[in-house]
Amino acid sequence: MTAPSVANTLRRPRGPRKAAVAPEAVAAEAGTGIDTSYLETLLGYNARRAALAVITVFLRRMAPYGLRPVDFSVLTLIAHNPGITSRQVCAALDILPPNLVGMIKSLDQRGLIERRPHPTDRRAQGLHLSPAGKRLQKNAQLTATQLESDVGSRLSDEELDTLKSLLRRVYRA
Amino acid sequence: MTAPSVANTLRRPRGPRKAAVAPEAVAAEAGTGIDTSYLETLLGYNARRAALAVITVFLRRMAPYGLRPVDFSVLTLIAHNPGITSRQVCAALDILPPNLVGMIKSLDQRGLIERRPHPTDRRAQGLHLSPAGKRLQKNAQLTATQLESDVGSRLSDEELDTLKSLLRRVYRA
DNA sequence: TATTGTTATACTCTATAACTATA
DNA sequence: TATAGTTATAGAGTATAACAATA
Repeated sequence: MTAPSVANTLRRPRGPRKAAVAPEAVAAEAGTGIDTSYLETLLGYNARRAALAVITVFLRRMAPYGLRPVDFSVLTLIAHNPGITSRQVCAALDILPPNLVGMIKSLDQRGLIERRPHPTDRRAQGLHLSPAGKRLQKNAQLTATQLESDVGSRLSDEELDTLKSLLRRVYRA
Repeated sequence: MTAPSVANTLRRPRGPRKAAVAPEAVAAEAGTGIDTSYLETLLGYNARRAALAVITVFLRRMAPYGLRPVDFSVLTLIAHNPGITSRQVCAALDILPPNLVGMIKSLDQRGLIERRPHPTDRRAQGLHLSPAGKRLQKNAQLTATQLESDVGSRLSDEELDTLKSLLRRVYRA
């Protein structure tokens, strides 16, 4: 009874892949003998593969902080928007409120965030980073920024900017 | 006891987003008052957003065919590699064998594919499209190809090629 | 009447172990 | 001993409904 999820249609690539081809090219795959060339002409396929490649590195690098990508996003959003409410976090990160509850609770129990009464709305809570949370988020953000140059190691800074710019033009409504 | 999944860290965007910024730019978000500018400087964030934007359109366009992205990928792989085995499909699409079983069974029950004895290995099965499967896959592939120009409507053909080329350089090992 | 945070819950996707039959 | 396909099942992620407190 539920609309098909989009999220889980993106999975981590594991197998080897073959060389780049022009969009209309039809070529046989070398390593495994399986022809995947058509899929490689699709923007969605390439964007998904690239996103998962970056996220795989992200996962590994963030493991020492005990942060999943979504945790890093929540912490970063709170860091840059002190006093933000759960509802606003949900809207910004496209998380459903029931699914954020556990994450907030976990971050709270780890002593990384504090929930304070909202100044004007007694239903809501203002989210803030604790001193420990600030330190962790700062280091994690440094790691995330550093990750940029590592992931796009074959890309120049200019190419990386071009790539991100083109990507934004794809997803911007 | 399981390595953290990567797939579900990618979710469908729902809320509005703000204007593009240079990688180091720090700007306040306009619409909701929430600053998400830092996240927008990350390649992973932009790639994820773009991938999900494309997949969202993909889902809608493929709904008439009753195909999820993974179903389309499986059908397309079989179309371009008649006689491919389940194991090879798993390797090419990064699907775990137990999770492919249900998909293959479903496509078989829908009369879209046929499982024939493998010519040299009696453990394996060769996967083939039925006539109905060929028709469906052909139409679905046309839709997928058409989707390219629609999604990248603001991008020229050259920009689209550049984008896909840069993406491949990111995820290629 | 609408919204915030929350609980409960169901569905989907992803992952591991283990079995069978063949190689 | 290893591999192809399969079953069963556990875990993570994602979704909806509904509630109390407050706007």
